[in-house]
Amino acid sequence: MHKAQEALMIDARPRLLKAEPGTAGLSGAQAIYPRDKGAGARSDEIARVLSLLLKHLPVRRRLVHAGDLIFEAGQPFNHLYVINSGYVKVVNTAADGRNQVVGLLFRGDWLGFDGIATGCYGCTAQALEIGEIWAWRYDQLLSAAAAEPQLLHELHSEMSRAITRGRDALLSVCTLPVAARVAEFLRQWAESLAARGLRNDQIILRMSRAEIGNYLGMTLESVSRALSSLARARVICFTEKGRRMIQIPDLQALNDFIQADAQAPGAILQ
Amino acid sequence: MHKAQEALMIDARPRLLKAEPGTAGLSGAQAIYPRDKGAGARSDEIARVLSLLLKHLPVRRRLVHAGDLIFEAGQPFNHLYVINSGYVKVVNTAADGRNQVVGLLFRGDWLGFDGIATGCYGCTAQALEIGEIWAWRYDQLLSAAAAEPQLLHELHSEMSRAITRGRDALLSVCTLPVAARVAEFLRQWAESLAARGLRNDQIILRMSRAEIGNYLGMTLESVSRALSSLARARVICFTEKGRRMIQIPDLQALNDFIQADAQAPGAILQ
DNA sequence: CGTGCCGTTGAACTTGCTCAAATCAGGTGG
DNA sequence: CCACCTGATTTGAGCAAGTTCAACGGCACG
Repeated sequence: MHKAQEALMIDARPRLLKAEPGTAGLSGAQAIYPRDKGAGARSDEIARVLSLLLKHLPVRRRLVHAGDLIFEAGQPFNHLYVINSGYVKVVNTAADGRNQVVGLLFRGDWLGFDGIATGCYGCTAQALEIGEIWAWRYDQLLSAAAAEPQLLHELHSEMSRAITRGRDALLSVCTLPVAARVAEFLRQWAESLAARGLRNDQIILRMSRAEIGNYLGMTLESVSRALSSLARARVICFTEKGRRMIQIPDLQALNDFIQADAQAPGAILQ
Repeated sequence: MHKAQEALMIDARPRLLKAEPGTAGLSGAQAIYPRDKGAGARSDEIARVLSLLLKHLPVRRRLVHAGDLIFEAGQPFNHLYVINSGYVKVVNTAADGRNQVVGLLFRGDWLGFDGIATGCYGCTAQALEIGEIWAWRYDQLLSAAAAEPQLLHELHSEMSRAITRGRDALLSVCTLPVAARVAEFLRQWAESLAARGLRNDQIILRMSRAEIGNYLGMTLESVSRALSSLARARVICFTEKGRRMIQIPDLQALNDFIQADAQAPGAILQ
């Protein structure tokens, strides 16, 4: 099972979208959505942290296109990065060449923590969409954080979140059947969009089925079949244009699907 | 596949072993081994970090027995913990009750980072062996770290390592067949022992097959079959007493086994 | 108007799971 | 000290989920 799946390097020509520094960008959705109860809380927090950083430290901004590498495994670690717009995949590689997408990150998420302990990045970070990445020198960040407790706490919170995300990914991969895992993947993506104040009833996957499959520990065929099956169950819809835009008419239905599919085996709890 | 597997709570009566604060303890091996080239480097580093912490902050020590919980998911976060001796599993639980062992930690490893962002621990940490856990208040740690850059950097290094460990676990689960995953699990354990200056040619698993299977995303039967198959291939040996003590006569043979088993599918790289 | 890549779908196959039975280790109580 | 009970482990047989292999259609690009 779960045979190694290729995470092909992307170099698709991106549609031409201008990234607006300081705005939410276009990560997987076209427009900003009116905030519902609390959906914008995280969005506000992200904006607050970014301006806190800008207030204390010089930033290096970089515009990236789909396929651009932000850093590669093995490069010396000097900077931490924060996604201002666009989104990014993180790929982990074993000594023998097996590789695995281990993270999918959006606006406000940090990159590069894995380099702190060893002095070299342990993974490769690649943009999946046009966007803007902000970079800070780790040593400068440390100095500023030592003087500004709020900044230090934010830094730690982000590392904490990174740990939690990794653990949740492992939980999904190990305990859910393929269809539920694909559904869970869509749910998490939609949740990420909502948390950032973006519309979350549709998602533009700028990843191939192979990349999604690699991330979820299954083959591209399984991803395709799972998506077809979700569409057949009317839990998602494909738009007339292409099979990479997915509409989620009812998020609760998606949740119900996950629950139902996860129950299938006799999950003896406790 | 990879159906949810039960991580039963242990309450086995531990053998009576006195944990000696400041020594390496007995995690999975009986005696300290003469250090080979660099094997003790991490061990020295752990000792250095622990004394750095002791120098700057009041510690709360707690003796734990097999089965004791160090903290539970949902409890308010106030402390970070460091394992001084013994070892510990970390269990993540989904809203619907699926649970998953997401980490196995040894002397010098930290616990509780996942609570920083949310203010509550996200996982449950349970001792698997008698040992001693040291605790520091997070707020005190922050204050001390702000004044002592070395301490701050060590804290960040440990969080960084936690992130890397999680990613490596995901890589294993997603890209290796069951037998290789069990072998990789043993290899990592042996490596952890060696890094701490302990003998690493034998391992005492104080986890049931079910717990190991849960950690590795497979059933207990698969763990048992994989271990039998490793023993048949003479890559490991069971000692006359019980099937929880495993000897690894040749670590390289274990590595070769993993490589060979991982190659089985046509792993198209790049 | 090819060529190449991506996605979908079907059919055969394989791995690992489920279910079941037998063995073994350890602890308990007589 | 021994019989017994309980839970862990092993092993086998059958099955099912998901993979592999293969064919086909669509779309973008040159």
